[in-house]
Amino acid sequence: MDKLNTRINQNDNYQSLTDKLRGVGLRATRQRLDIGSLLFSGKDRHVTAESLHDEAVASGMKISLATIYNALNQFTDAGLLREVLIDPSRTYFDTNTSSHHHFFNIDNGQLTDIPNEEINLPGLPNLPEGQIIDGVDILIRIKPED
Amino acid sequence: MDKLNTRINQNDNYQSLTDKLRGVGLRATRQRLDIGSLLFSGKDRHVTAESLHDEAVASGMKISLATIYNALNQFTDAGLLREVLIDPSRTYFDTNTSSHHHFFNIDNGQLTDIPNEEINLPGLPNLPEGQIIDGVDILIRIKPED
DNA sequence: ATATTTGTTTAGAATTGTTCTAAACTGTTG
DNA sequence: CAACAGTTTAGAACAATTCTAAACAAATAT
Repeated sequence: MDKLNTRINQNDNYQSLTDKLRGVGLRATRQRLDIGSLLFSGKDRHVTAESLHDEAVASGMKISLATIYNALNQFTDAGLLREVLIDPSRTYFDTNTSSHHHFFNIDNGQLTDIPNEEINLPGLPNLPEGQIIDGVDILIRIKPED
Repeated sequence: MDKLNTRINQNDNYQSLTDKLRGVGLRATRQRLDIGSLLFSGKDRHVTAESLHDEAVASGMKISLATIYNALNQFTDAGLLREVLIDPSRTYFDTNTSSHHHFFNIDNGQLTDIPNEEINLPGLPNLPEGQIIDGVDILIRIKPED
């Protein structure tokens, strides 16, 4: 019962988060810590600005949508998040920044990771002259059978 | 010198295009034929609504942006085009509807096809229970070396 | 051919996702 | 604890796309 820490969120060991943010040159503001507590609580997550904002508000956090956008972009620039291409009309962010790919369920919009050892491109194609790979995105669109 | 056909566009053998449109249940209107002449002139193409509209206007075609959007969506629904995921802020359409993948040059925005035999996923990952594949998108982001 | 029907085009308004602005606020540093 | 620099915010602005409903054109029936 830490009386300085009455936030709804129980994951209030914000120290490591503070370090994480400082480590990438960002101030550990309340809003970034709150967002960080939702994003970096252990399990990998896929969010949009809107979905994260809804979740934050539902958890009783006071934070504007603009701040969510700012934070998601800053976290991405800092390498704490990765942008995932799913849908041209929305930007998805993934807390798993390691090289991996996705299933996208076109029926319900669910996005899930493909365990990295379950997929690989054995022979990469010949690249255009003078070009190198920046990254590879594989999205497998799935749907319910029948 | 066909006096019924004084359009700037020289590619005026619109008969096969007419058939193509009728074949998918769309009326062969002037606008759709004009757009079609730009898209289906032989070589594979990647366009956005905006880029195609600019091109149409530059070719002297009279057509609104809304019509371009309508046509691209209808052509896609009809299987004449394919949507490609490149950039969360823009929708790209590809005239190559066969199974293939892409290089995206993050330096200049250029999108090119990867010849299909140059890439393949040997072992597809295990799908979630009860799900089947709808499609696979592979995007290899490239950039100039050094 | 002509009229009728139904699908299409269009300008402009509306919507949606995202970024910008500038004023108020808050970490951080000295 | 003052001062500075970075951050947050509401709301405006923006960009891509879709919607609306009126004018129009292709197909069909007459």
